Amino acid sequence: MSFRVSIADVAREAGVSRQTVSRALNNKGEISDATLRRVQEVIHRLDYRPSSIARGLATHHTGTIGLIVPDIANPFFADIGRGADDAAHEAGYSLLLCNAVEDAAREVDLLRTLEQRAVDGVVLCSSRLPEKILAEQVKRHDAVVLINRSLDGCSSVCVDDARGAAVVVQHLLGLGRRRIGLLAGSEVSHSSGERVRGYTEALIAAGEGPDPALMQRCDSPDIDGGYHAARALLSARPDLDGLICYNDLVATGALRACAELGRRVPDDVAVAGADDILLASLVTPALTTLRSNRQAIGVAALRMLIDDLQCASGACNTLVFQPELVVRASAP
Amino acid sequence: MSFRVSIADVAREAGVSRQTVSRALNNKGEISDATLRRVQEVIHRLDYRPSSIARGLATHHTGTIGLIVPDIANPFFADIGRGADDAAHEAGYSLLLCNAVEDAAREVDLLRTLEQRAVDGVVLCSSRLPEKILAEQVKRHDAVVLINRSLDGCSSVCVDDARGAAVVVQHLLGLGRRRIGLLAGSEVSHSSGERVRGYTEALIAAGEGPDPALMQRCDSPDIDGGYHAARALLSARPDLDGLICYNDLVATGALRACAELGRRVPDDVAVAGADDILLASLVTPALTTLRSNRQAIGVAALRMLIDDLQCASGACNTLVFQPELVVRASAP
DNA sequence: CTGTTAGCGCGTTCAT
DNA sequence: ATGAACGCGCTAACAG
Repeated sequence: MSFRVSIADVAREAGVSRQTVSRALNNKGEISDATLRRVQEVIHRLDYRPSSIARGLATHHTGTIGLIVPDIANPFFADIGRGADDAAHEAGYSLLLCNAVEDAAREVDLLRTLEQRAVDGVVLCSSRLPEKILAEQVKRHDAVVLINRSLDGCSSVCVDDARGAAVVVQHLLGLGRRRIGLLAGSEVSHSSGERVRGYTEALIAAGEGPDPALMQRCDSPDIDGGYHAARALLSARPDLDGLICYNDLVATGALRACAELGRRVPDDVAVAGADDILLASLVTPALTTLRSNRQAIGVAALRMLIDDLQCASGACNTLVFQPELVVRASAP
Repeated sequence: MSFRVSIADVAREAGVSRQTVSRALNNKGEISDATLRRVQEVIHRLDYRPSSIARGLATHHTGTIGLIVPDIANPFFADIGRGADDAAHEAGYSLLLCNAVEDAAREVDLLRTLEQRAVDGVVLCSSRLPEKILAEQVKRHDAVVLINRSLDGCSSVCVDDARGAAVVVQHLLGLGRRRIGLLAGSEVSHSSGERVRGYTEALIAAGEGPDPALMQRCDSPDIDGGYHAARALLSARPDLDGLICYNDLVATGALRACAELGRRVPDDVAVAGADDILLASLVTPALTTLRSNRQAIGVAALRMLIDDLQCASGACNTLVFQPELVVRASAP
């Protein structure tokens, strides 16, 4: 790599002081039009670009934002990452990507690393951390936005999973289903907990006391996990006529279990998924599911973070996205 | 945020000079065991972490690597990103994620931004840049590893797309198919070009002169693009008995087109995809496809970059991954 | 409006 | 084995 051109080179070439170059760089006014143009010409000619690290050391702002997700290979988080990157780029920030690999210790480690790297702020996605530790780590950063988790004194962007589950329950009730089962996700998953709550409350509100035996937890939130959980639940409860699944992969596994057990979908059992991944419209029967605009969530989180950064009011906002029911053949 | 503890605080607390703390930090020897332990104790007690930016300014190393992908929301690149992040974390590096959004100008801009941020190296995935511009930008960085593209004097990790396509052709020939069509991807896509080459050469090698009329380009590399391209090709060439698709989404679209046109798969037309995405095994019939371990590609690229960084020999390596044929019902 | 003087927090000479 | 002085490239606070 060739030698970098520094602010001193520009200053010398333009016959001004380094400070004047700095002013031209940052449009702080306090500079005459003539010199401004002259300096800009030299900057352009020398193809000078200020060093972000030097600037960072001087200003304590790095123009960098940390994004922690459980797993970027999971389409759910990849979409959020895409939205966040778009919004960051638009605002002149760069994104430091971190996979927490579903591990709490790793997550703390990443938070510390980001602190060490002096990121301006952090977007933390679906944190698995206990409240106390989370609060402690959040305090170490200038600004944090949580996605799908809430915390006192911290901004957050959430999907209304409880409401989403309730909407699905109501849809199935509207189809005349009365024995509605739930295939839940991990116990430590915030969204799974919320969906369980929405499901339960919606059943109570409808006068259908929820039956704990109608709920089954998946070992893993994927096709296999859904298949096994559905088999277990369908065998234990042959009277089941509706099944709400933690996500579309789980629902796909449930479809397979139904087929094997000779339960027709949707005639015998109406099945619903969540997330509306690509797969949802391609399996047979196509899945009724909940759609949330994940890219928009990423964009919103990043914009909110930048707002927090600029206001520095310490105020915290909460934005809630409502998932949208997508009706397909599995629960028409 | 509380005030950061700096190296000076540690030095004062430990009753030594800042330099001694620095030595303790970097294990450069030249320090007695006693003071080393004492300083380490203070570091631990004060929970001191050296500032990456200050260190970066002094050393010109940031411990940061830039990763440019066309689109992180595309599972293909998300998997590579996941692998790269794992390998980076393991080696103590952080990843600066950038989406080029399939735009050459944006890609150049990102390369410049990464330079400004003084990343130690760059992994550039499926660059769309013309050779000359690419070479120019690559020179500005200390180390660059290209994925799915090659360039003189630059390390690269590639999937052998030509060979992969050839393997599929041979498989279909082995099934007795003689009129084998190709649904190609974008003209500017390196991998699509390679697959066209492999397809053509394999047919020539088998004595089946390739027929240009058997090749159809997709407007977009997704289900819709595949559907329309397949409809056009199947209508124009009713004698087609094999169809090789740019990727699994295209193949899925082709399956739909076959169904609509009353062509049975695989009896009338054997269909093959590429990438082995989750969907491939779930559509009906399940897709014969090519699998490449994308996460491994990401890991390999990052390790290669770090090697280049440490050797600084200027030597460049090339690693080629062979895709693996996965045989399913669409071309058994 | 412009230039001068000081740091930002660390590593790297050199002395000691 | 330890410490003092300097510089990385830039911005902030002051002077003129």
